Amino acid sequence: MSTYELPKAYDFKSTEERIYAMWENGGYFQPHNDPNKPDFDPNVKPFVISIPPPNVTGELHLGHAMFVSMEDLMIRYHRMKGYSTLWVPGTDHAGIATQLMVERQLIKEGTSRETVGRDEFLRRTWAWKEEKGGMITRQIRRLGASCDWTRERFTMDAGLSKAVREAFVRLYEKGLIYRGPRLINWSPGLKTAVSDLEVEYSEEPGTLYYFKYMLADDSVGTGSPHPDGGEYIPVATTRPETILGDTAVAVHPEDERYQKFIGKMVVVPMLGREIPVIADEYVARDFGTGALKITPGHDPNDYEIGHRHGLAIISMLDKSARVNENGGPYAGMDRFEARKKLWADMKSAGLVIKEEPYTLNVPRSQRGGEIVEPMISEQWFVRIEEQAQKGLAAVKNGDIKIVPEHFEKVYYNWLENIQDWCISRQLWWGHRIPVWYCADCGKQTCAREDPAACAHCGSTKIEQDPDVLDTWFSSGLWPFSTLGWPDQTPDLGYFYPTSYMETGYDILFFWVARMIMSGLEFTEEAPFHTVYLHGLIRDEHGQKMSKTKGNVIDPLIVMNELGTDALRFTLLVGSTPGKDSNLSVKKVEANRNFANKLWNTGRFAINAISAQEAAPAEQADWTLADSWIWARAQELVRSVERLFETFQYGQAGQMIYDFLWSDFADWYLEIAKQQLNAGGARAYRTAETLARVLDIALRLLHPFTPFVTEEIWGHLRSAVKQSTLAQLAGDWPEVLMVASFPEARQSEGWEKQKEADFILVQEVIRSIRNVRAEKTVKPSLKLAATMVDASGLVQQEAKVIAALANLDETRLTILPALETKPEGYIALVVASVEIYLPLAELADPAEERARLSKELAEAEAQIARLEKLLGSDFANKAPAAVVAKEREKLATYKETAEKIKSQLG
RNA sequence: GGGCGGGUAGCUCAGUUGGUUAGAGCACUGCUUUGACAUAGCAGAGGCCGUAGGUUCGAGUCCUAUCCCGCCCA
Repeated sequence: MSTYELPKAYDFKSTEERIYAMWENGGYFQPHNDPNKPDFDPNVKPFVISIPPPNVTGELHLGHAMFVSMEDLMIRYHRMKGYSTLWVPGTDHAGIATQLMVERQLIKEGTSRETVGRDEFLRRTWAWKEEKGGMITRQIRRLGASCDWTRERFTMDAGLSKAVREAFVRLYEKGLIYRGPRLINWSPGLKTAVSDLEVEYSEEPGTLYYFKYMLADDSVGTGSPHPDGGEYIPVATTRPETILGDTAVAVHPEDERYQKFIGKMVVVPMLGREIPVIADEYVARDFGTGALKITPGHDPNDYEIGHRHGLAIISMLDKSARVNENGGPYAGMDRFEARKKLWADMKSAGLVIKEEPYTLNVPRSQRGGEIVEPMISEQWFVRIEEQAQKGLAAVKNGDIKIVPEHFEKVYYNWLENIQDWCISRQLWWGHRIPVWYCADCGKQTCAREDPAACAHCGSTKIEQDPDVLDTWFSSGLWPFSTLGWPDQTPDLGYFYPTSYMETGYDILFFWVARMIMSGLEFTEEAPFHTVYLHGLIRDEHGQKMSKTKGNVIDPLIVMNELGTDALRFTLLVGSTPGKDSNLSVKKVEANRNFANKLWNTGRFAINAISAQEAAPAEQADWTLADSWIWARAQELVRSVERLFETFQYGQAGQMIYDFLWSDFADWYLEIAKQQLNAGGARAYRTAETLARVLDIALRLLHPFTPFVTEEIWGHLRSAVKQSTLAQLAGDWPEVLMVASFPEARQSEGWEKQKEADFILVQEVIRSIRNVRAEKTVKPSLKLAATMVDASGLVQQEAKVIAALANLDETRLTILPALETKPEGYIALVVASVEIYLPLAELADPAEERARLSKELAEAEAQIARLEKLLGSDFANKAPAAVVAKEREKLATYKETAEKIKSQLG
C-alpha cells in the first residue's frame, strides 16, 4: 500500500503545461473515430466546432479566452459523451491589420510598400506571418484548448485559397458577382474600401452650418448672386465642403414654405453651378431649415435620392480625401481645410446665415478610427438578395437555431434589410480577385486556374485585377473550407455540416450570417445546426475595456498569477448566453481558491482511500451521510444534464461548485472523518463513497476546469487502482478527458426521505453551533447535551451531531420523550427535536425567554400565514404536490410552536 | 427614427415551463490557525426584485404602461 503525499496547495504552474503536453502527445485531441483511418465507423455521431479564426498575427485577449473556454467546454463535454469530437483550429490572414503592420515595418526601414513592389511586399508579409503566426495558437493552447492541431488551417493556405477561388468563380459564373461604381465607404488613410459593417458611428460635438442657396433667377451673371435682397432657400449642413459636390436642393413636397421653389434652379455657392430644387418625402421638415442639400457622390441617403431623381453624381474628393478638380478653387485642399476655407469665403460673400453647435454622428473606421468618407468608387460586389432569403429561411424553419433566441430577431432584421456586399479591398495581402482584363477585347476572364490568355479573344495581353477579397469572404467559407471543400474529402463527408458555431454576438453579421449564406450557397446545407452567441467581456463595472481607459485585463497575466482553470471557470460561470459579463481579478481569485479547495478535498479523499486495508469480510451499510451525498450527487448529474441541454453552462458550473464546496467538502468530508476513524468496514465504505462521489464530481467539472480536474483525477485513479478498492476504477480510462460523462439516472425513491433526514440533522447541528457562537463558547469546550427526539433519527446520528456540533459524545443523553424540562439548560427547538445545553451560567433567563418568545412569534406567524393560505382557493386550485408541501410545513411549524410553548410554560 | 436587452444585497451577478420564507462571490461583523484546505472553517448582518396597474389561488418570473441605463441598426 502506498501512501499519497500531495502538496498542501494546488500548484497550477507545475501542472498545466505538463498536462497539456500529455494530452496533445497522447493524441486525445483527435476524433476517436476518424474517416481517414481503416477502422472508421460511419455510424458514430460526430460533434464538430470550427474555431472562430483569430488574426494570425494577433495576441491573446479576453475575447479569445472567452470563446476558447466556451468551445472547449462544449467539445470536452461531447467528447466525454462519446461523440467523435473534432474542434478545427486555425487563423485568418486579417488583411488590413496584417498589411498595416508590415507597412509600418517598411516605413521604419525608410522604404514603403510601393517602393518594394507587390511581390516583395507579399514575401515580407509571409515572413511576418511565419514569425508571428505561432504566437496566438500557443496562447490558445495555454487556455487548455483541446483542438485537433493536426488539422490546423489558415485562410491563406493552399487548400483554403482554392476554396476561395472556387467560391468566387461559382458566384461569378452565376452572375452573382458584379463590378461597378457605387457609393462605398472609403478609408482615405488605408486607401481602400471598407464594408458597411466595418464602419462605426460615434457621437461627437460638431457644428450645424446654415447658409443661403440663392435662386438662379435672381443671380446676375455667373457665380455672383446678390445675397442682399435676392431670394434664397436656407439650407443647413454638417459638412459644408460637400457643397462642392451638390447636385440638387431637396424640400418636402408638402412644405408650404418651399413649394414655390420646386422645379426652379439654385446656384452652388462659390462655384456658380446651377442645380435644381426637387421635392422628396425623405426630407424632414423639422430638421434644420427643412431644406436639404443633395450630394449623391458623398452621402448614402443623398445617393438614394439622386438615383430616384436621376441627378448627376459629382465626386469632389480624391483617394486621399483631398478636393479634386471638381472643387474649382478648392482643388488640392484636404477635406477639413476645404471646409474652413469654403465657409470663410461664403461668409465674405454674404451667404452665411448662422452656425450652431450640433452633435454629429461621425462614421469612423473600425480599424484605426479615421473618419471614413462615403465615395463613389469602382468595386466588386456580391448580389446577396437570394442568399439572404435562404439564410433567413434556414433559421426560420429551424435548420439553424440561435442561442439565445432573441438574436434570431436581430438576425432577421439584418438580413431583411441587407445591402449588396462590397468584397473588394484595395490591399495586397489577401486573396487576389481571380479576374483578368484583356487589353485587346476589353472583356473579363474569371477562372479557377490562372489563365495564360483571354478566354474571349485568346489574347495574351491580360492583366489581373489588382484588388484582393475582403477577409470575411474567406472566413465565410471556414466551416467547410477547413474540412477540404471544394474537394469531397473524407473529413468533409463525415464532419460536415458542423455542429455548433460558437462566437461573440458582435460578429453575428460579419461572420455568422455570411457563413450561413455561403454554406447554403456552396454546400446546399446549413454549415451548423446551432449558433451559440456569447457576450462581451467588460471590466468589473461594466465599462468596455480599452487601452485608453487603462482597464484592460490581460488573460496571460491572469493565467500566470491565478491559473488557467480559475480564469476559465470565471468566464464560464460568470456568463449567461448572449449577455455581456463583467470580469474582475477578484472573481478569478475566488475561483483560484475553488481550484485549491478542490485540490484539498481530493487530497483528503486520496489519503483516505490509500489508507484502507484489505476489504472487510462483510460490507457495512450506507450511513445517512453516505446515502445523502450519493443522492445529492445523482441530483447534480441530472441538473447538469438538463442545464447543458439548454446551454445554461454557467448555471451548471455554479451547481457543481456549490455541490463540491457546500455539500461535499463542508458536510460530507467532515462526517467522513468520523466514519473513517471508526475503521474497518465503516471506513472502507466511506473511502468507497469518497472515491465514487469525487469521481463523478471531477467528471462533471472537467469541461470547465480541465487541468486541476485531470491532475486530481489522475492521482485519484492511481490511488484507487493501488488500493483495495481497485475494482472501482476497473473501467476508468487513462485520462479524465476521455472518461465518460456521468449519466443521469432516475431517482430510486429512497432519496427524498434521506435528504429530509439529513436536513434535520444539519439544522440540529446549526442551531447548536449558532448558540455556541452567540454565547461565545470556546471551540475547545465540548458540551454535554440532552436531546429529545421521538423519531430515533437523533439517536442514530448522535455521533455525527456530536462531532459537527462539538458536543461531548460521552455526555450525550438522547431520549424519546421528556416529562419535565430540565433546569439550568438553554433550550433549543428544531422542528420536533428539543435540545438542552448546559449553558445556564452563560444565559440570562430573561434573555432566554425573550429569545424563545421571538422564535415562537415567528413560528406562529408562519402558522397563521400557512393556515390562511391553506384555507384559501390555493388548497383547491394548486397542484396537490404543492399543497401537500405547504401542509407539511404547517405541521412542522405547529410542532415547533408546541415545543417552544412547553419551554416557556 | 426602427429593433433588442437590462434595472434583484454595499459591489458584480444567478434565479428552471409562475409554486408561496429570493441565492452566490466579493466586501462587512464576531469567533477559530482543530490532522484536507487560512487560497480555510464556523456563525452573523444585509434585499417592498426600478415604479404603477393587470392576469392568477399564487408574480422576481407572464401582460400593459412608465422612468432610467446599455447595445445594435438606419
